[in-house]
This record gives sequence, structure tokens and C-alpha cells, in this order.
Amino acid sequence: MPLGTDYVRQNCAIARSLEIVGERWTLLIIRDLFYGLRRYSDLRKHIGLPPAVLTDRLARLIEEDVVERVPGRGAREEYALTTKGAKLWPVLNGLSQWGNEHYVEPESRSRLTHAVCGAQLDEVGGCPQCGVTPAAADVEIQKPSFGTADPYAQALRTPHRLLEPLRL
Amino acid sequence: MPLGTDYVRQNCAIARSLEIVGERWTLLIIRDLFYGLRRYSDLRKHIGLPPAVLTDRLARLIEEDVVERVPGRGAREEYALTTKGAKLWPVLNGLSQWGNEHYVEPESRSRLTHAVCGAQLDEVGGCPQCGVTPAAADVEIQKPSFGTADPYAQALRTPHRLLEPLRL
DNA sequence: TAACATGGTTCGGTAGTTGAACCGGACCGT
DNA sequence: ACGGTCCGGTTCAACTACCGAACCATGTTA
Repeated sequence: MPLGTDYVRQNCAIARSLEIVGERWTLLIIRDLFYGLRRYSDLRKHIGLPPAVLTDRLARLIEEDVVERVPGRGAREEYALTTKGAKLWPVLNGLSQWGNEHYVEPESRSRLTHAVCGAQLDEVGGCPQCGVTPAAADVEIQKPSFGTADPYAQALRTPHRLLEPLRL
Repeated sequence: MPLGTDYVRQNCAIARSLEIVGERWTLLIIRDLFYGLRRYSDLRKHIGLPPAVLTDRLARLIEEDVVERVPGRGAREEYALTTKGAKLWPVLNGLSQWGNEHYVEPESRSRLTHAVCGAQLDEVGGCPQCGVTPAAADVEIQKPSFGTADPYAQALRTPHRLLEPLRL
């Protein structure tokens, strides 16, 4: 648990959040859970982190009620975001927008649409047509990817609702 | 530089962003720059991190054009967010909202208002009155704090425009 | 001119991360 | 029923980053 609980951090909401999700790898795990990955091995292969770290991070997130274990296919357990965890969507969207704008060529940027009306979301995740900011569960993502053999990237080439389990 | 540039991270905007701002302390530094802190010693005292780490993080952020050195009072250099850095505001706001909702008592939560019209911003940083999402420079913050001697916390008790230098 | 603040650098000890190896149980094909 | 493979981890040594304290040159203030 590298992020110590100093007195300084006590009264700042940002610092409190970072104590939970600010460790290395944690936000990438949460990103993948938004994308619909749910199994330990899928997270491990997609993110490419040491298994001990994945185990540690998942335990911490479960302890903080950001992630929960849910029954999956064939009596196998899976990991999913809780409602509390799903509320981190604006953070992930913000990082995605910023990274897209400054580090990703336009044709490779992911596109987000409002699953209810089909309109494309603006840069802060709002639906210009409905005038609301949809929750993650009502957002559909489509991530272009060229010439990769990565099955996870391939699965996200077709539009996919966030949080919905991603079957490969 | 702990966050390695793996092939996996190449095509994901979130991973790219986290390579820049995902290291320990970095987002707290950026938070303080939004609040108006600008001097090395202020950052150091407020955040409470080892000076070598602060030096390292600032160098990295300058290299990535997130932060720049600007002339301050008395021929002394200060650190400030660039326009690219200021675009990280939705990320910070997202972390702040999530932390407030889950870890901070309502009376201690920071309040954000649209500096142009004075209306209180909604949870995604939009102005319900103007119908726009103001940039950080048009947001005014007011952070309650009770019974602390911390001069930085005290300075933020009165409304203060983000990015504006904070004089103690 | 002495004292102090600033903006760092240096250094040894410690804590977190990494990558590889390993392992029991579940599942699968035959 | 059997062997092989995948799954979900655990263990361990080597490495790297971080921490906290000490130090220091350069202003700045009294």
C-alpha cells in the first residue's frame, strides 16, 4: 500500500480518491472493467502486469467497494465494477479525452455514443441531443485498431456498451 | 520513470495519459497548481513529499509541456500549468467529485461556481445556468476547512479562481 | 553583516515492483 | 478414467523507486 494516509491527505477529496485509485496499474484495471473484461487472466494478459500486483490491486478495490466478485460462466468467479466503481467513469473519460487530444492520431481515437439515442458524446461525456450526461452503463464505445492480433482490441472494434461483459 | 512504455500502452489514450500524470504525487502537484500554488517550497510544504521527487516530477511535467516555469515575484521563477496542463481539469474534477461523494462529509466538500455568472456547477463541472462547461480558468473554488493552521487551507476558505496565483 | 528562506542536490535505508517459477484445482478431449 | 491444459493465483530473489534527513549555494531580509 504505497500511498500513505498522511494528515495532509485527510481533508482533500482528490487525495482521498488517489489513495484508492492512484496506485500504479489500478486505473488500467478499472479501464478494462469498464470495457467489459472480467476475468483475472484476461486482465492479466491485456494489461501485462505481474500477477501478484493484480491480486493485490483487486483485493484493495474489493475492500473499498469499487470492485466485486460476481459468479461468471461455469461456476467461475469474475470481477466487476460496483455502482461506486462505475461512478469513476468521468475520471476515465477525462483521461481518455486528454490522451486522445495530445497523444493519439484522430483516426485512432475511440468514439463514444449515447446508447439511448445514438448521438456522439461531447468531450465532457455529455449527450448534445438529450442534454444529459449519461452514466457509463448507457455509453457505447467503439475503438478503432489497425493491424493488431490482440483479441481484446479486436473485440472493441465493434460498438460495445460499457460495463457489459466482453466475450471474445 | 516507473511507468514503462509497453507496447500495450501505445494505442490506449488512458494509458498514454497515465504515463504522464499517473506517477505517484503527480496529480497532487497538478491539483495544487490549479489551486494557485506556484512556488517550489509551497508545493513541497503543502504536499509533503521528498524534494528529490518534486524536482523529478516537475522536470517530467515541463518536458511534457504540462507545466512551465514563469517569472514570479522578485526575479524568482515559479511553476504554472500550461494550456495543455489546464485541460486536465475534468480529470481533477472527476476525482474530486468521486472523493467528495464517498469520503468527505457534505459540509467539508469544496464548492465550485462559474466565475462568469456565479451559478454553482453540477457534478460534471457544467454550469446549469449558462449551459456550458467552463474551462478551469473560469471556475471559482471555495474549500471549507475547520480548525486548521495550514495557511494553504485557510487561503482557500475564501472563493478563489482556479489557476490564479494564490498569495498567502 | 548576520540570519534566514529558497530551491534545490546527495545519500543511505526501506518499501514497492518485477519477472520467473511454481502449484492445486477445474475443465476438456479421448 | 486419464493426461493435458487452462485458470487463478502464490512465492521468491533481484531490482528500482521512494523516503527522510542532511547538506549547500544563492538570494533576501533585519
